Amino acid sequence: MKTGKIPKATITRLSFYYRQLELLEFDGYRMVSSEKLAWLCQVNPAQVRKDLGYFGEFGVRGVGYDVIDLQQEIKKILAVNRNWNMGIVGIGNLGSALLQHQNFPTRGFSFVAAFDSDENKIGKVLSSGLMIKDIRDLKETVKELNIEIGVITTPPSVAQGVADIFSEAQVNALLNFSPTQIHVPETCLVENIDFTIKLDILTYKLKNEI
Amino acid sequence: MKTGKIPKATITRLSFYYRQLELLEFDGYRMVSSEKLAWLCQVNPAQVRKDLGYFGEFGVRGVGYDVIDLQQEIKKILAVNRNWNMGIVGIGNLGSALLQHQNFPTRGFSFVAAFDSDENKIGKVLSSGLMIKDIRDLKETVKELNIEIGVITTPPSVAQGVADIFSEAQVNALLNFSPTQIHVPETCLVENIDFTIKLDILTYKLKNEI
DNA sequence: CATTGTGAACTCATTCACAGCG
DNA sequence: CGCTGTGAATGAGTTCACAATG
Repeated sequence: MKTGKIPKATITRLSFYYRQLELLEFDGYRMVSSEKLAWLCQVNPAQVRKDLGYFGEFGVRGVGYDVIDLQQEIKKILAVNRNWNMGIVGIGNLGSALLQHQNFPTRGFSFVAAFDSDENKIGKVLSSGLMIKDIRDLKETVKELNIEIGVITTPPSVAQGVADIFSEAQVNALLNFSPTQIHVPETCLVENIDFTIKLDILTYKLKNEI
Repeated sequence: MKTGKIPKATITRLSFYYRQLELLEFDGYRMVSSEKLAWLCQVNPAQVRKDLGYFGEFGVRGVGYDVIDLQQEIKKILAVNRNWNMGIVGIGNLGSALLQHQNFPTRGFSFVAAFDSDENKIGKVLSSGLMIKDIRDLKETVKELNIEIGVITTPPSVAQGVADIFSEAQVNALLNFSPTQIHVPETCLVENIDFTIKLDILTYKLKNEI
């Protein structure tokens, strides 16, 4: 395993590989070649081998990769071989939808706290059993429940403020759904999920590529 | 304007530039330099100029860019200087949340139809006033209402099927929220919004960069 | 002998540096 | 004079091609 710089795109692809491996296991496959895995993920076979090569030698020459073993290896690389506690701020339509999303718990991502600043929402109990807390209790709750990932589903105007609160509470990984750039200290990681940017890309391509 | 190949990332950045220009206009700015715009978007100033340079000469040397004019130019480039009709399939928590999302209509993206296959949902009227239609009526509705963008918020197991239906109905731009790779003909564009992949990236970085 | 693992070649994207111009 | 526009230089990421090997 060499520790050269690893492209960001490699991490994204590992996540794809993992999903296809789950499906392959479900379909009864024991082994898979880089060619087959690449085809399923719509990438180049050499890309698959290179991506995996950054982290170790997981294959058997002349045979391929063990479907189950490789899943475990990728889980270790992505650090998803354990549970992660998440806190979410902004319990509107989107926030509520995420709290009920089936995909997170099955992958080891658990919402353990929900926050809002709206007096009418605070104290309400969600269908998941979680009670909406006051945003002012965030710092305390983070410590108490060991929250490591913060999810922001507020209106854009308050997203930066929420990010600051998370950051101050030592939550160093944020998933930001609000359509605004948030600025955080070096030590804090942010991933943005931005619906309208994706729509802009679609309309651009519709206009130009067709 | 040269028509060389334009990086995908350039389109994403144009969308960012546009947002910052809106804010600059709101704050009363008439002109902006590539340096300032770059700083706001956290990119290199030369990047801003090169990105814009793919599409024309929008600036004034020695001065900068007109905040309002540049907005219009970018809207033209991204083809968001008009309305786009969208249809959504899968009216669960996420689908409902998107239908009520404020950000889409203000940017010219309108949901004009909502579909599901669940008998209990079909016929219900949403708070937006839209009635949930039977997925079997999709093709007809697409024609009738001129739907150009399809949004998929179904469980992964049926996402491919929905994509096929859209594709068959000549909807050639899809926004896919289900965590699965969908395969479509060459003529059809797909953008994926995948929450768990973003979480995987966060956990990877948390483990490795801290 | 089929397939991995990987240096080298290549392609694509970003940044530099400065000429061009209002 | 200051900032844009852009060719040239650099850097990053992908693909090729083949040696290594179970």
